[in-house]
Amino acid sequence: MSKPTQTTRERIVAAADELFYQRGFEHTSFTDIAQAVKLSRGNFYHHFKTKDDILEAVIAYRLSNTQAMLAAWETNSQDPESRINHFIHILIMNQAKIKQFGCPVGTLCTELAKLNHASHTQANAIFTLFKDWLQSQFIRMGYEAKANTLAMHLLGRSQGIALLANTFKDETFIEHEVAQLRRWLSTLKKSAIHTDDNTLRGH
Amino acid sequence: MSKPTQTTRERIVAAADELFYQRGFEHTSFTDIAQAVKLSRGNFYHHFKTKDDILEAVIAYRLSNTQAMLAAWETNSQDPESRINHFIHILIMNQAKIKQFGCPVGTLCTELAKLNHASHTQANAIFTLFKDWLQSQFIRMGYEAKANTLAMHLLGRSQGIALLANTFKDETFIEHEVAQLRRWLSTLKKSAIHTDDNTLRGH
DNA sequence: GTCTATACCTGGATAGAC
DNA sequence: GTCTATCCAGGTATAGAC
Repeated sequence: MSKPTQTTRERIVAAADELFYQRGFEHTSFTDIAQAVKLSRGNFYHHFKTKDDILEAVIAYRLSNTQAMLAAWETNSQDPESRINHFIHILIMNQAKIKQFGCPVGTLCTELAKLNHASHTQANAIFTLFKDWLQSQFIRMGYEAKANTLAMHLLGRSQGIALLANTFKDETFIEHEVAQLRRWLSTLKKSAIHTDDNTLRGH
Repeated sequence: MSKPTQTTRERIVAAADELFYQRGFEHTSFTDIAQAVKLSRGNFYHHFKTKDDILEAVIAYRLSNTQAMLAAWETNSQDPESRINHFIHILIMNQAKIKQFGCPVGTLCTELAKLNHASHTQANAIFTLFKDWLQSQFIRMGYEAKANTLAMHLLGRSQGIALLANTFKDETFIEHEVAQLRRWLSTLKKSAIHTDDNTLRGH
């Protein structure tokens, strides 16, 4: 039960995670991953039977990572508005990487969608994790009825920002848009009680 | 100089255009295109020396297509607001395709960015075509100073919408967001004179 | 211009020695 | 658990007949 510093399997997953992000899933070969972990290609199959198995492991890895991140935001911030601001702040924190490689979730999902890959559904689950979390924050802000719509809207906005920042290699665009998102959020906060129908009628 | 109904080369480009959209560039093989056009693989190289050549031709094809589309919107509509609404309406018109394959421009640019492909710059030009056109419409609406920012914003919004609609296979999301974009645009129209700094000071 | 045949390489995957 | 050697499929690209 005790976890060693890092098993070979974990090192493989971490390396594949990075490479899939930087080069895309299909464009990353066994050789690439093997070199990154300094293993022979043959040895590889001792840990993962197929390339799809690696993909699944990487997705599971990302799922648990984001779950941990969301949980941390939940405990470290008190009000829902500042929690949502944590989400928005990823765009700033990862500015340089987003400019270079886009959003890890968005780019993986679009690639798997094109490939018609079986793991597409699992990859979507990462998005859903964010969506559900955002939704619960909007509910706590008083937007019972609109929470889902608002969460999807915010998710879409951030995806659009990441995509354009990546293709145009433009970091200042991110900053402009993030400032706008923050304003949008604070406006929401002020008018929370007036906007949502169900919260007014329901209770 | 006279153009026959459709040359073999044109048929290849049109088929590649579709396949690159549906399956992605890298995931589309010569065999795939050859089958679509009902040609032997060998014959192919008489028309295009490398796969990258086909990509260039496809991008050029898309560039001229969107140029024609933008020109048509320009002549068919009088006021800039309804022209911009034409742009927004693509999301509705291509709803089904976007749900299945995403935005053809956005998905190609993200793929080429990951591949670090030389044609990435050319693919971006399609985006720039839209951006410049939108920008000129916003200028005519009275937003001299903000026109570029507004154009990028709208472009980003529509990309985010297309991306989420694609991964979540959700068409109603498109409708909700498009309605919201229309409201955003009409608000812009009303407050045009009050919002932009330069237009007030400059003239 | 179109075909068949074929060369060449890369990538995923297996077998078996250590 | 790690290695080397090897197989096989599919992909790009070429040569040359028709």
